Amino acid sequence: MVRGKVHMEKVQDPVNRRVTFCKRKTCLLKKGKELSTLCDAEIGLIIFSPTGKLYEFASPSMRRIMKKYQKFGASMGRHIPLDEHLEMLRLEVENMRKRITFLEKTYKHMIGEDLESSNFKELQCLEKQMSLGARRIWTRKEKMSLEHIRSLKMKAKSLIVENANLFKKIGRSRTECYLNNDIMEGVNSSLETDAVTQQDLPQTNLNLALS
Amino acid sequence: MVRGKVHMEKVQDPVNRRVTFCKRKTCLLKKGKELSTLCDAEIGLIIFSPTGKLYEFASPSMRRIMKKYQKFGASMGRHIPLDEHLEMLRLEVENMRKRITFLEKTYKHMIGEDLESSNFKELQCLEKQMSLGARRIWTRKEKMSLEHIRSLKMKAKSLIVENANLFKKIGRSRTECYLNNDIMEGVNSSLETDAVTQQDLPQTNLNLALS
DNA sequence: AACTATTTATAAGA
DNA sequence: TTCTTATAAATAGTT
Repeated sequence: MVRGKVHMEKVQDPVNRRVTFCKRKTCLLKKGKELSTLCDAEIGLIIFSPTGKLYEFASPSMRRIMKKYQKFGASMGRHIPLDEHLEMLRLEVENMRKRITFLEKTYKHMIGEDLESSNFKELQCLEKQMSLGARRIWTRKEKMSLEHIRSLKMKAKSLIVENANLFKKIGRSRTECYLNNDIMEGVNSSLETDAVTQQDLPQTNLNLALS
Repeated sequence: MVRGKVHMEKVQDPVNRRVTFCKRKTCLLKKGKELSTLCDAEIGLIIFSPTGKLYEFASPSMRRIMKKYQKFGASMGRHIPLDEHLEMLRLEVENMRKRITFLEKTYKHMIGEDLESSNFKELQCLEKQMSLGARRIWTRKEKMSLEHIRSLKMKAKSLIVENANLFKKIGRSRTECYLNNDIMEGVNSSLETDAVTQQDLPQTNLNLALS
C-alpha cells in the first residue's frame, strides 16, 4: 500500500529499487504506447536498467524517431548523425579513394614505377607530358637564376658607388688602395644579362643561395 | 470525469486529442524522470506531437543514451551509427584530403604548373626525380620496342618457312614468284637485336624529357 | 486552466 | 517476478 506521497529520490534498498524499476518501467512503456495510439504522436522511449538491460518502445520505429530527432537538432549541443549523413561521408570517402588511387598511379608512372600496365602509346603520352613539364621547370629555374644574377649585380653596383664615395671622403683614390681592378669585373657588363644561357650559369653555389 | 475504461484507440475529436496529448505527454515525461531518479535507470524519451513539435527527456543525456542504444544494436535491423564511427570517418576524410592536396600539388609541379611556390633547390630535386622517371619510361619503351621487333621477326620467319613449304607443294621455287629478296631483309639478322642502342630509336620527344 | 469522478499506477507485503 | 491491496496519481469530460 502506498503510504503518503512518494519521496522523489533514489530508492535506498537495492531489492526494493529493482522491484520499483520493474513496475514503473512496465507502466512507462505502457503509457508511451498509449500516448502514441491515442494521440497519433511519435514516441521513442529507451530504458536502460541499472544492470544495463535495454527496454524500449518506439512508434513508428526507433530508427525513424532518431532520424527525425537529429534533423531537429533541438536542445542538442551537438549533432547526432545518422545514416543519411553517414552515407554522404561514405560516398565522399569512396570518391576520394578513387582519386588518390588515380593520382598515385600517375605519380608512380611519372617517377618510372609500375609501368608494366601501360602500353606503348600511353608511355609516349606520359613522356610528352613530362617533357612539357620539364621544359617549364627549366624555364622557371632559368628565370629565377637570371633574376638573382641581376639583383646581385645591382647590389654590387651600388656597393661600388658607395665605396667610391667613401674613398673620396677619406681623400684617397680607389687605385691607391687596390692594386688591381678585379672587383669591377663583370659588374658593368650587366646589360647583356638577358642573353645569358644555361651554360653560363654557375651550377654549384647559386642553387643554395636562391630561394 | 473518467467514465468507464479508456478506449485504446485514436481520439477522434481533434481538439480533444490535442488536450489529451498535452496532459499525457506531461505525465509521461514526469514518469520518465521519476524512473530515472528513483531507480538509477538511464532513460531517453522522445515525443513528437502530431504537429511535429518535439518534447524530450533524457538522463544522463540523449547523446549518451543513443550511443549506448546503438552499441546494443538490439531490436534494430540496421546499425544507427553515432559519433565514434563518424569521427573515424571524418578523420579519414581529413587525411585523404591532405593526401590528395599533396598529390595534386606534386602532379602539377611535374607538368610544370604552380611552380611559383617552389625554390630553386626544390625545382632541381623535381627535375632530378623526373629525369630518373623519364629514363625509366624510356627504358621500358625500349624494352617493349625490342620485344615487339623480336616477335615480328619470329612471325616473319615462321611465315617464310610456311611459304617455302607452300611453294614446294605447288611445285615452284620462291625465286620464280619473287624477283628480288627484299622480303627477307633484316629478318635473319635478328640476333643483334639486343645491341640496339639509344641512337637507333625514334628520337622525337625523348631529348626534352631526359635531362 | 481548474475541477472532479473515476480509472490507473504503484508501494508494501506476501 | 507476480499477486494483492490500500492509497497516491493520472486523467477524461466538463466548466
